[in-house]
Amino acid sequence: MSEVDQWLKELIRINDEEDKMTEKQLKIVQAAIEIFSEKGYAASSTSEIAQKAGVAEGTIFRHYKTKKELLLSIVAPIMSKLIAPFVIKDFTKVLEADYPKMEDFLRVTIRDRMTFARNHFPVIKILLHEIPFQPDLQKHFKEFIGEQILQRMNKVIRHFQEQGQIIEAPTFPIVRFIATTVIGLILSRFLFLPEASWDEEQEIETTIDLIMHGLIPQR
Amino acid sequence: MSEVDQWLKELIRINDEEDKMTEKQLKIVQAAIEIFSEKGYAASSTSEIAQKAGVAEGTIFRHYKTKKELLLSIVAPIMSKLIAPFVIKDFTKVLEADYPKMEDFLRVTIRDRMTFARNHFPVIKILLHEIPFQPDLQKHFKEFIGEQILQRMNKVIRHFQEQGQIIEAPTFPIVRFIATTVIGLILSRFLFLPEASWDEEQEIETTIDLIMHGLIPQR
Amino acid sequence: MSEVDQWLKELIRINDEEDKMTEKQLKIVQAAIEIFSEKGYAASSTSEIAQKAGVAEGTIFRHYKTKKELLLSIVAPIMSKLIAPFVIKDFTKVLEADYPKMEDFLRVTIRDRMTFARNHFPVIKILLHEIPFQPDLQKHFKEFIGEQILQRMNKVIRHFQEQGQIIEAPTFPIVRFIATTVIGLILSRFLFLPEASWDEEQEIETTIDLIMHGLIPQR
Amino acid sequence: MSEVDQWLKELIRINDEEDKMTEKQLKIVQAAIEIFSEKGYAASSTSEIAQKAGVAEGTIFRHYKTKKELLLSIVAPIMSKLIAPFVIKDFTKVLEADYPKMEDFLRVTIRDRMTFARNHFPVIKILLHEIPFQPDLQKHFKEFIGEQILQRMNKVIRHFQEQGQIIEAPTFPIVRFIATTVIGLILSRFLFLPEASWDEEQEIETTIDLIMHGLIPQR
DNA sequence: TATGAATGAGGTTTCATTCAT
DNA sequence: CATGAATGAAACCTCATTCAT
Repeated sequence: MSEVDQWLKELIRINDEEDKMTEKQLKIVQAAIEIFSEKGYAASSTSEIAQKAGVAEGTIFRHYKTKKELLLSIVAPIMSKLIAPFVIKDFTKVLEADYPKMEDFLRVTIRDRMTFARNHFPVIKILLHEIPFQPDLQKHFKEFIGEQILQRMNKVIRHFQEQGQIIEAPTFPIVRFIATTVIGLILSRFLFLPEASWDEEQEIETTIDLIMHGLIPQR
Repeated sequence: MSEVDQWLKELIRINDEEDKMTEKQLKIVQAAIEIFSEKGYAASSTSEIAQKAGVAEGTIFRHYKTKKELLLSIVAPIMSKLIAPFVIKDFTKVLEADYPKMEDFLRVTIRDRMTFARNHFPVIKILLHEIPFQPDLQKHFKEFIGEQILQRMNKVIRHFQEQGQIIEAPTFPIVRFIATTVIGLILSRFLFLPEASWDEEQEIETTIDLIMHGLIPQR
Repeated sequence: MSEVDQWLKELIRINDEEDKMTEKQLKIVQAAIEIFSEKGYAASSTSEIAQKAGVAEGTIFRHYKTKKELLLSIVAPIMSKLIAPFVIKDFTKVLEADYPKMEDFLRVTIRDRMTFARNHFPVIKILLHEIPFQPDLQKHFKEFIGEQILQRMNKVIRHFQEQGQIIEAPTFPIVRFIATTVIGLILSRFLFLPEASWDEEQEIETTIDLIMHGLIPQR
Repeated sequence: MSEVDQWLKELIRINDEEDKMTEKQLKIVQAAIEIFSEKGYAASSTSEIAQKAGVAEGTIFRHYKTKKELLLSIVAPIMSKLIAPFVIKDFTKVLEADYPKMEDFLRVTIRDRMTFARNHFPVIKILLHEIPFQPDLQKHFKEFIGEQILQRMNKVIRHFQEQGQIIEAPTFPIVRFIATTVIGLILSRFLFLPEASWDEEQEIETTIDLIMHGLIPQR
């Protein structure tokens, strides 16, 4: 069991049961999220975190053996939540029951993930930045996302292909196409242009339209 | 003139005329690119760069006053090259003459930027990672890319809209849609799944198809 | 409030309540005084100070943010003490009561400042050497000494002039004459010829005589 | 023969025959004087000197083996000039012929040394600051000044004592008294209060008066 | 003679981590 | 649990000096 696996288990627990944290520990985590997401993990110092958390320097190391452990405690739990909506047992049934049309599935998924991003953006930003440099995290992310999400998305695509709702083409480029468009929308909203005035509903509908019909006008 | 503006001017010159670099300076830049892209700027040490470059540590600081200046000397010039193909004088004429159909424009652009990415990927990776943390770079990037690319792309979109080739919709979401799809393709190719076996031409065609027609099957 | 002003306040406090220093901090200050006064501030290295203090180099920077702050913490408090004897509320009354004759005033002052110099010579030496190079210190010194000492000395001179004890002449050259003679005596004693055998009492009396009667024999 | 002795010989020659210096060497010396006197020897960098002199970094070391040699080349020659007026063969005869009264001797000496100080103040400032930290310089200064000046001054004092012009007292305190008063005047003029408006002639006369008659009014 | 790239030792400062209280 | 003084390795950077050109 890899380092991260352990952490994921332990730390998801810790994080989900945030009540079990002492007040100081919570302050530390909050301060760390803020500082990591502002300056990047490597450029953040534990002493600055301690200061912002209103805690002695040593206190951080009471709760987290190393600075990296603190990072993982913040970043690892978000990974499971990131894919949560796809990890439900009988996905196909849900599809049939709840999303008769591909558009419906897209609409619900985009809204849901956008809300998630809104609530957790700093942590997501940290995750995005640290994945390339933390091999543990990287490996885990690939297995986790790659296995879980891709499989589910493949199922979704094939489901709607079988229904004749969408084109018959290899699933991988289709998944990539949908994923990058949706992720592009979310990052534009919260990372690139957070200050712009957004009509989110409108943007979501337009994006769904483009995914479904492309640029060429329908006769 | 901001810090980065100066840098852009000076360093593009330096970089374009790489002959004016001493041999050691070139080694330093190469080593820095490699290490920065592997570990991130903040986690890279000048001593490691010196070692990999086969140079004394002091030599780095003879050529670059600070570590950050070294970073900028690497990253700033790439920005102008990134948008180079869009910065040609009479863009509309080029469009009319060379790209009768939107697909043609997309095909050429994607191929060109993919070649560019292949040649400069480590530096692009560094740029992507450091933009959020270097306000100078950030501001410059926004002005540079925002002004230049968005304007040109707006023109392109309106050009093909006027011709009736593509749908009448606000340009911003259309640009975003195209951009994220194309960038998504490129990052998938070189960042996320560089090890996979890619039939690039095929992927490009599929992506263009998806952009143009979306997921819904044509009658 | 200038840098030094802050320092003066804070550091006098710290220095006066030396008990609030940790043992190691005291060692650092002692080592720094010794080394600064032997080699000069700029030529002293923090690593040498740490070594002599028997402390890790990092420890110095836990207590003093910079090397210069360490210098100021040593040198600033001495300035207020340097002028302490002149800064008493009702100076004229003291003069009338305690020093009926100018000679008495000189004798007491010289003895007192000589004792002070004996106790603090290394720090005074550091101060003398760094004033020309630390503008903060310089400015402060001028205001402090210039305002305080010159004013008081002017009062003293005028007091004895009114009593007819000393000549009617502009006070500034008189103050300068007395000051340089006294300072010359003290520096000769502790800086230029510390190794010579001194009959201090005798030298003080001779100096007072010269100040009062000059070189020309009294009829 | 000590390091400094060699230097004194060689460098006085070089310095006196400044024509034998190349233009660049002269620029170096001028720049060094300026920078050393502003920031102190230890805090000045050879590269800054080279820059201000408009010379390549290496050029300094063509002319001076080390930075310290550059310092000595500047500072050593001033020492012989400092005492020049006292080093004439038949001093007593000069006294008898030219200075019938002690006041005359003082007046001429003060004026002469003041002119000298005006012309060479930066170098004198460097000398003052470096003497305590350059044992070579220190030793030399002591022998030089101590032997030469003290001897001559003793002669002077005894000469005027024999004539009954000044009091019978040990010569050492008298010399000290005169020296510190004169040096005090000169340093006040050029070091402590260079910006004040000075009536030099007036100040000189007052100072001579004070040296001769002290503070007590003459009946 | 003059240059300036290169060096490497050493400078100040930061930082994650430990540990006695 | 919490503290914060202490650590020492390592970070970035400076500098006097050398040497090929």
